[in-house]
Amino acid sequence: MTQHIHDHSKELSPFEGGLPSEEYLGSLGELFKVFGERTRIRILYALAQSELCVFAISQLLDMEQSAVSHQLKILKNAHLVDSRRDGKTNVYFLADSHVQTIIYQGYEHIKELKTERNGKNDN
Amino acid sequence: MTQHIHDHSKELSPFEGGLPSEEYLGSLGELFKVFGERTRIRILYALAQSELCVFAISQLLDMEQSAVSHQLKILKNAHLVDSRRDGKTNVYFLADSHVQTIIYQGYEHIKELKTERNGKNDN
DNA sequence: TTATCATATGAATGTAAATTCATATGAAAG
DNA sequence: CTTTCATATGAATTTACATTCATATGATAA
Repeated sequence: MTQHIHDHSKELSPFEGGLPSEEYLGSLGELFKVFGERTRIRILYALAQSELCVFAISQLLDMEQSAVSHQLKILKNAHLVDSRRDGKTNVYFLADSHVQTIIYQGYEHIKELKTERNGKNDN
Repeated sequence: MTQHIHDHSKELSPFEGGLPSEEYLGSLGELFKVFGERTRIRILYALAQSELCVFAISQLLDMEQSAVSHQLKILKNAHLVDSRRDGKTNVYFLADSHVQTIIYQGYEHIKELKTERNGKNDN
């Protein structure tokens, strides 16, 4: 077992009561987890363009209807999408504008990272 | 196999060339995936308060040093944190201000969702 | 240069979660 | 009511990925 002689008391002092907001960190992690999956983010991006029924989504993503339905359920539980009946089909759409905002923020982050990295070495 | 008589041509027409920006969606998904994990977001939150060495982080999160190192590597590859030598220790810190911005955006989203849901039924 | 401290890392393991498969459900048309 | 279409869902399977374990590496101190 590695021993640590180095004094960490000063480094750790701001956190003496443990990490703050564990519950908040949990919710935040859950939210980003929903975004952080290829299939789901493709669905969200598609729905950002236009509301779509399940079959249309599965065509668009070239995926099985079942897999899409499962992911739509996760998105719906996270209140990122909602749905309504339209005749025989269920039409899905983004639940609110936060989704676009967050996607846009992420996009800006990536763009800036790329810009900043121009001319730098990448380790 | 289910047949689909319903006409989807109008629904799908905005996407005739497939989903746009597949590469961009990939980067975006990668970014959110890094955020969407409990250990990593706790590390980011800790580093948002103060730069820390690996041992301090593992103490703070009550996790093995090895597990923390593995996650730090992922965070570093995503350019969310960076590190420098300080004597015997490696000190980690947030790579730039985007990290705080994104965490803050996520927090706002969660807060508003909770507010909006007050008095509504949750399915 | 040898020993020790702090961290990193490859491989094995464990765990969570996405996809598939088979089938259930529910609305609508006949 | 029966059939068909569109979607949903439970269970099995597969895949991805976090953690652990054992050990390597690299810097510093003696």
